Amino acid sequence: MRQSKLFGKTQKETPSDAVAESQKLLHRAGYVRDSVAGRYYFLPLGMRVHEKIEKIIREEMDRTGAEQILTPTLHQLELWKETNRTDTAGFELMKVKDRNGAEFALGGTAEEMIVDVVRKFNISYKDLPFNIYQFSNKFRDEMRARGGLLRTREFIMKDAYSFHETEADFKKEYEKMWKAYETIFARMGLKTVAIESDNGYIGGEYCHEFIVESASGESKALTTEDGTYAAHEEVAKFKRDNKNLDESLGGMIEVEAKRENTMQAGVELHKLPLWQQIKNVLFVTEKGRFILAVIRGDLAVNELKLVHAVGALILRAATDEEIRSIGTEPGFIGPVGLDHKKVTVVGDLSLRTAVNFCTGANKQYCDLQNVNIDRDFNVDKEADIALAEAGFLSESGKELREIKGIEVGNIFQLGYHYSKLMNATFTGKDGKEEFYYMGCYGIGLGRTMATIVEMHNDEKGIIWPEAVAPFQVHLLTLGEDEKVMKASEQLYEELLAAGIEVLFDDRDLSAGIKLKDSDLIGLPKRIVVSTKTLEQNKVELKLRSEDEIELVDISSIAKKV
RNA sequence: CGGGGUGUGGCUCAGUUGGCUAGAGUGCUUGGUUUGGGACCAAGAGGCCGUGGGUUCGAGUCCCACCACCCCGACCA
Repeated sequence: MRQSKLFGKTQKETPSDAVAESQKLLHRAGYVRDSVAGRYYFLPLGMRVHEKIEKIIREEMDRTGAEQILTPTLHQLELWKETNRTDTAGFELMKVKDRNGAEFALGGTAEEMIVDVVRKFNISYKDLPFNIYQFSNKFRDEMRARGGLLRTREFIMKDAYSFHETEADFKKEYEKMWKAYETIFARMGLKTVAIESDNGYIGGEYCHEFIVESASGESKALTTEDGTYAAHEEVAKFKRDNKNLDESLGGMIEVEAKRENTMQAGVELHKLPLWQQIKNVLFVTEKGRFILAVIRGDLAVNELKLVHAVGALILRAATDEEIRSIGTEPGFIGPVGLDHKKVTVVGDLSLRTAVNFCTGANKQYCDLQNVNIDRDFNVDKEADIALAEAGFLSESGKELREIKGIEVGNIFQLGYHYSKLMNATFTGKDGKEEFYYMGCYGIGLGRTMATIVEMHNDEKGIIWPEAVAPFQVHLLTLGEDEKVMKASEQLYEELLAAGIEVLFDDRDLSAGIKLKDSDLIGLPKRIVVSTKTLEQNKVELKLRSEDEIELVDISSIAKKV
């Protein structure tokens, strides 16, 4: 490709509203341009990278035996009604109507479409398992797009869906996809960590996000130093340390407590450590049910774990009036003597790691001391509802550290969720109809591209790994000397003939501009043709990732790169 | 959706208490001088100042409404 004809230009100035490094560089170097919030144009350079990424994913997916298909962009809304996802999809569905008034959703994910096409066939257990995937535009009306390509409202995603006879068979596919993902990202120069994550309302044990550790990421995870445990903050488990279990139980007493409504006020007033207080937080479910989370004072409630523990869709904090309506007082809530008909009490496992707790007495300026579970109060459910934090110990006793990362892909267990809701069955060995056990596996291409740039750049520009670079070689000609021009043209043809992807900077511009642009665009190899070296029949070869320049005989350069 | 901010040639920005023909740099075009890390000189093209309304003799500037974009938060199968 001749750079003089390349559509899209580099730009010296950094766009003022760009935040992420990838956003600044991809814009300045002429890979993408923004349209409206969260929607991007991919220019020729950007498109070439996008295609390289797609090719790697396709190769590795095909290697696992998965097969590529394509579903329509518009999904008939009836399908989404079958799975009750018209309102609860988690992202706002965008809807359109055709000339007959038929309603469609712009696809944000394709479980319904895939199950629908599968159930059009008369499938037997002999046909199972299979995994079908596509690359297609996904529309997600995110509340807020951010970070350039890192979070957009419209993007191309590889989404794969596998169909199985049994859970055991699904597990094999899950492992296979896990390995394929590791290969895919490694080939692109990305080091990923697979973290356990939340499966939303579908539930199930198998669900992992593949994240690339980066400060600009939105996923927070906790992991052990050796990487044997890694989980999203939302689901991370940890070992609660025992405190004073050897102490004998004291008799429960009620004490006056003129204090503020905070945990810290309790610590100061009673001269007892934070962990010996009980924290009580009242929530309300979407159905108006009251849920009291009861937890050791030094821990925080993990709302998502609580949501799962009580089987709710969402929770919100209760108002002061609501707190009083269950017979207690803001700042002085306690688990002792509550009416369990009015409120469901959920206790964290940490309540068994200490004795003689101090907590509110459900009336103003009054606390209880020497409170103990089972003896003084009961909970309706005991569960892990605590938020894991850096410094805590993993269940295997290793210290947890917090990392931030960009989620580039995920693998999910869907189980029978969709096949049951959509009545999708196959014929089993005994001739009876059975539901499919399913999994799904996604990778966002634009986000992956941005992540590669986040990880591979310097102050001068992008440094593409070879596998995803738009071109392998950047050929620059310096000066207008006729001999140099001629030699460059010849070399360009020679490189093309050798099957090398080359971007030829044939523009009539100063050396400084060409060299700066070359660094910014970030192709792996740079060849410079100039009068300086041409006299000796040599050209310069430099790797973008290195500082050294090598002089190479012009006759052997095509073989060398 | 709550809070904050910004809209002026392609880009980055200036524009005074309201005042005359709206500026700079960069980029673009043309001519010339240059040619190893964003060169220099000269000439030129390019703007309903986000949109609509209002106040005023006069609005980029003041007022109202709306829209768009950005940041923080909420949200994110």
